[in-house]
Amino acid sequence: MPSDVLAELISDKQPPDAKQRLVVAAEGIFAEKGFDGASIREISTEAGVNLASIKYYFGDKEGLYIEAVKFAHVCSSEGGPLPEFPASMEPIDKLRLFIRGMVARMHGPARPSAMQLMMREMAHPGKAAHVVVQEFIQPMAFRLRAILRELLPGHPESKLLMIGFSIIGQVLYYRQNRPISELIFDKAQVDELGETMVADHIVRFSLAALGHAEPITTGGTP
Amino acid sequence: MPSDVLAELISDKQPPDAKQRLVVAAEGIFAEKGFDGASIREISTEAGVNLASIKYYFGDKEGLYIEAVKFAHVCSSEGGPLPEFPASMEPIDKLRLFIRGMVARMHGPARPSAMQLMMREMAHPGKAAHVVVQEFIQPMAFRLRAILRELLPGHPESKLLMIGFSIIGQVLYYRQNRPISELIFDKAQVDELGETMVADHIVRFSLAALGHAEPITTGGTP
DNA sequence: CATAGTTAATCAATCGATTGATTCGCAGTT
DNA sequence: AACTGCGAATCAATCGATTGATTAACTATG
Repeated sequence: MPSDVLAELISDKQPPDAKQRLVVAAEGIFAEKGFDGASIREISTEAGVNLASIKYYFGDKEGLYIEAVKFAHVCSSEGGPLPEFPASMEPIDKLRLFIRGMVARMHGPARPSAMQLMMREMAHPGKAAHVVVQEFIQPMAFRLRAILRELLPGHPESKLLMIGFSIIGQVLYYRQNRPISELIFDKAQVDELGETMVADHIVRFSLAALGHAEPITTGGTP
Repeated sequence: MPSDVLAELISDKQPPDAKQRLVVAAEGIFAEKGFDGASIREISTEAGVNLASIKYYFGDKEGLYIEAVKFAHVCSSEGGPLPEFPASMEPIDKLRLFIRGMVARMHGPARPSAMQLMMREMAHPGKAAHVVVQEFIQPMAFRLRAILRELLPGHPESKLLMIGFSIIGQVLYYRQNRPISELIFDKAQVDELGETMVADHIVRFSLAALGHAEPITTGGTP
């Protein structure tokens, strides 16, 4: 028996087990077409497994979807956990690093479809929304609020909330609305806004709004 | 004369012809479930017309969808066209009015599903995206850019672009991500942020960032 | 009559879900 | 070694339901 040759033939097929291949394929197709737009047949075909495997491993389509969202979350968190700031650091520097880190995390992940799927779930929260919120968004939001509380003592909670929304809103815009922006303006003009340029701008804009940096107005042609 | 026809369309009566009833029903159901999630059977049932009427009037499902998006655009523009500012007005006041107007337009329309459908099309641009962009988003964006150009002469276009995105990003956040925010924090805490409070905050935050208002830092408990 | 509009009925295709049979690897028994 | 039993995993095949699309017959108006 040419078991060695056979093993090689099999090995050049996808090595991971069928369950994992299903999750990977599902994450990509769900991200591209949404829950309703994707079919479990297309997913199982792309994964190279039988259709019935979806029921076997995940129960039904929704179970597979939830696992795909969870997988997208771990993929997007691959760049390491949120950095811990030393308590001695100035809150203004914490905020600066926080914004930079969030922008990097939004634009950085090796697997773009992962972030795309999470954004989809955020735009139209379904039965997997709590996973995204609890494990991805909520930690960021609470950390930002803590920084703002430290930076702006004595301010009411509602004001801190809105300031946080203003910062997150800026960061999310470039992830959620870039295709639309390219329709409005020149695609080249929008595409030349690199990740670092966007991050620097959001930091400057937000810090200036909070009175911890010079306003944007300065810096034009003298 | 949109206002009369519109009022009649939105009313729960059924006097208008089948074509308009179909558009109204489609706008609501497409906004709620998306293009793939909605079925033309459900739409025709809610409209109280026969299924075949969709083919008769719109050709196919996609034709009906495009008309529904156009209708949503008309509905959301119901509050009148963008106000024209006198050329003598200070650009800083133009910007203030612009932000207020945009927030009001986002949260104001009598028919929430109209804005919801347009947001859906913006999040995942399809074959009706150009309609939303061309007739709804683009005019706003160009007007904002003109104001910023006037307010910040000599600044490079890329910087004006990012400043505009920072402002629009804040405005859009409350429309796109409110349900998620309610999952992160207390629902009551988020809901108490009224339209005027949000508008005032965005104006203050943005003007402060541009150096035309006192930074947010001031105004805490003394 | 002719045209516009409406209707019920049905088309082929695809959907998610499910079945029963089959293969495979591995422990336990003889 | 040979056989056996068992559970995990995979397979082709098909289920009923629903999808978008279409037809032909019908009604009403001018």
